[in-house]
Amino acid sequence: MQDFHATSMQVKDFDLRHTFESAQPLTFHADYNPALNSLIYASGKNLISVMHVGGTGSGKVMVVSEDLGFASNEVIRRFRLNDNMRSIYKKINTDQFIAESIKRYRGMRLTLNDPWETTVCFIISQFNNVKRIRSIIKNMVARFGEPILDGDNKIIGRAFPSSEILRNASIKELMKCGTGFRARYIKSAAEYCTDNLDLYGLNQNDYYGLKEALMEIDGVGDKVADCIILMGYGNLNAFPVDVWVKRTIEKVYFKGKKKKIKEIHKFAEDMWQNWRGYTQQYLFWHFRQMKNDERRVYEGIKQRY
DNA sequence: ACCCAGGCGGGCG
DNA sequence: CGCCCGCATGGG
Repeated sequence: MQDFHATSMQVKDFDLRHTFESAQPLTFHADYNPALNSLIYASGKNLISVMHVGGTGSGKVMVVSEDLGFASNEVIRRFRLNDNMRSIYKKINTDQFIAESIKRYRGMRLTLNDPWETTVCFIISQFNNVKRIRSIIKNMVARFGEPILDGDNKIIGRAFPSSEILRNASIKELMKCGTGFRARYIKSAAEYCTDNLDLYGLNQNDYYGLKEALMEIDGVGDKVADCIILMGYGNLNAFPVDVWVKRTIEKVYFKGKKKKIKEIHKFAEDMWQNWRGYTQQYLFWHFRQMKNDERRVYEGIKQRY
């Protein structure tokens, strides 16, 4: 056994379940226990357990880890617990559709993840589905991740594999994880991010700078770059436009009329300014969770502004 | 069996 | 540029 410690903190407007289920990088390989509403994940070489008790509006987050000083800061950072959701909801709640999403998924947070990990996760996400993304990422962690040991040298978890590790993996080994045609992107990105680009040296506040730099990575285009900027750097100016967000915007705000990606970016910027990253998460998840007949109700909704 | 999944790069007009 | 196509793989 390792020497674990526990602490707890009061949190407002937080819901671990919605956050976990809403398909973000952290949640692709963490172990979530719905009965306990708790999550175990690796942050570098540290294993952290988070449990959410009490309600969404006002509850408690319990943290268990070997290094509590590190872990409690990590949890606050990772789940963006310092975000004032009351104020963010006020900014992004421009209409009935978003109001409904906030009502259903109140407490769902954006997560802030390691930039490299986020890059790999979203390269894998392309032309793929969430279930398979989870399984591929888990396979990669199991096969390539550095083991985390307890006091008896027993493996109790694995870190997400670094770019150095993955650049030395063969395409064949990567394919065995189920990566498919994305294996060469991962390999190439691992080489590039080890030799030519320091992901940890980029300015998280410079949206356009980040986008330009990230799109130099093989396998990273407009949408994946925005995901990395949003969930790997925490820059809320990013508004990733995937097929779901595109459908949502077209259906809800343009009566189903087709719009170009550029037009959607412009629309999002005008509507939700520098909070649009949060809007994207609430639009995406609400629309994804709805059934088709329910989606029809939201065509051409009234906007407040 | 067939279809689709949080896109991207390359090739063509 | 803008548009179109193929792409590994497994679950519904």
